[in-house]
Amino acid sequence: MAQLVGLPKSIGQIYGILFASTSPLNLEDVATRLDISKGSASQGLRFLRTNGSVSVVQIDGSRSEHFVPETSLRALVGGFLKEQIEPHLDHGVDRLTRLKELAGHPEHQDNPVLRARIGRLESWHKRAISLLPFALKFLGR
Amino acid sequence: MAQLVGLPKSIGQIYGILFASTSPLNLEDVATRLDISKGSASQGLRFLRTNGSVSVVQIDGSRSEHFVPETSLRALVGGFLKEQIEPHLDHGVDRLTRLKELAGHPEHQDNPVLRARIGRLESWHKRAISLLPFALKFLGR
DNA sequence: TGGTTTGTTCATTTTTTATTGAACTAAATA
DNA sequence: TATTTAGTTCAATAAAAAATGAACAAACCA
Repeated sequence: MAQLVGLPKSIGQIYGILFASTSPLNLEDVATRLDISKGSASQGLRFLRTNGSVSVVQIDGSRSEHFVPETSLRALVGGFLKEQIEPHLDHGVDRLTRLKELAGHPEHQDNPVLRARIGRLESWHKRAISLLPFALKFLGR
Repeated sequence: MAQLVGLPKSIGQIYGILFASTSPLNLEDVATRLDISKGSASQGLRFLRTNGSVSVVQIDGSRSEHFVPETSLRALVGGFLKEQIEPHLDHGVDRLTRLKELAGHPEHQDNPVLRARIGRLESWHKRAISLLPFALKFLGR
């Protein structure tokens, strides 16, 4: 699943080892079991934490942070949508505006193909914007 | 958009140059305008062609193949879903079956966490399977 | 037939990306 | 306060991925 959306393999492995573990693991557990460096584990876990794919839990009597995987689609896919898709959509508003200005200039002669293509971009953009909240809703609470 | 789903930059560039062109381009046009090798253009165009993101058109009086971008979401997203997602979902059936067998073996002691996690996998899988045709439908004809 | 155009293939090279590990900070413990 | 433990950072390195370009094939043409 991770590689599908262009994430490094180690990210998928870290999530996987947490998912397959019956108890929360700390950074060192993860590094040891996957045979990767602490640095790599630290970076990977931070990524997973900051997009809500794993959470930190407190284990009594232990000083280290322990991690558990989020298993709701909402947390997993929602985080991805919010972080990776939403910014693009927001930015897209300005870019479309600018594009329409450019296409309106005389040297482009109101070319019908360009006009249609920009219309396409707008249609994609609108659909994505309107679909996002619906998708989040569908993913459940 | 390409990089979002883990595709190489050049794939996005090729689609982009076709999208921004008012007339169909051939392989050499693409290579020249993007300043990439013919080999790279050939590979990129093949990829885009085989997943239905660009089509070939005949230009009268020219021997070379000319390309135009597909601009329907159906062609673009649908191709991605069919090629990248569907095979995973199909394969998932067998993997889930095998996983359940393994978890049932005595040495795993019917561990409730493992049981719940596998249940999660099944739930994701079912949702994805049932969502796919709906998504394709939504994308329009 | 031989030459030209168009496009492909794939071993090599280049570029990009991810991983490592040593140096570091901060907090807890003794 | 000194020492251990936990975790981070980031420059250097290793690994993976993509691009190149020369050699090739196939179709067309003269």
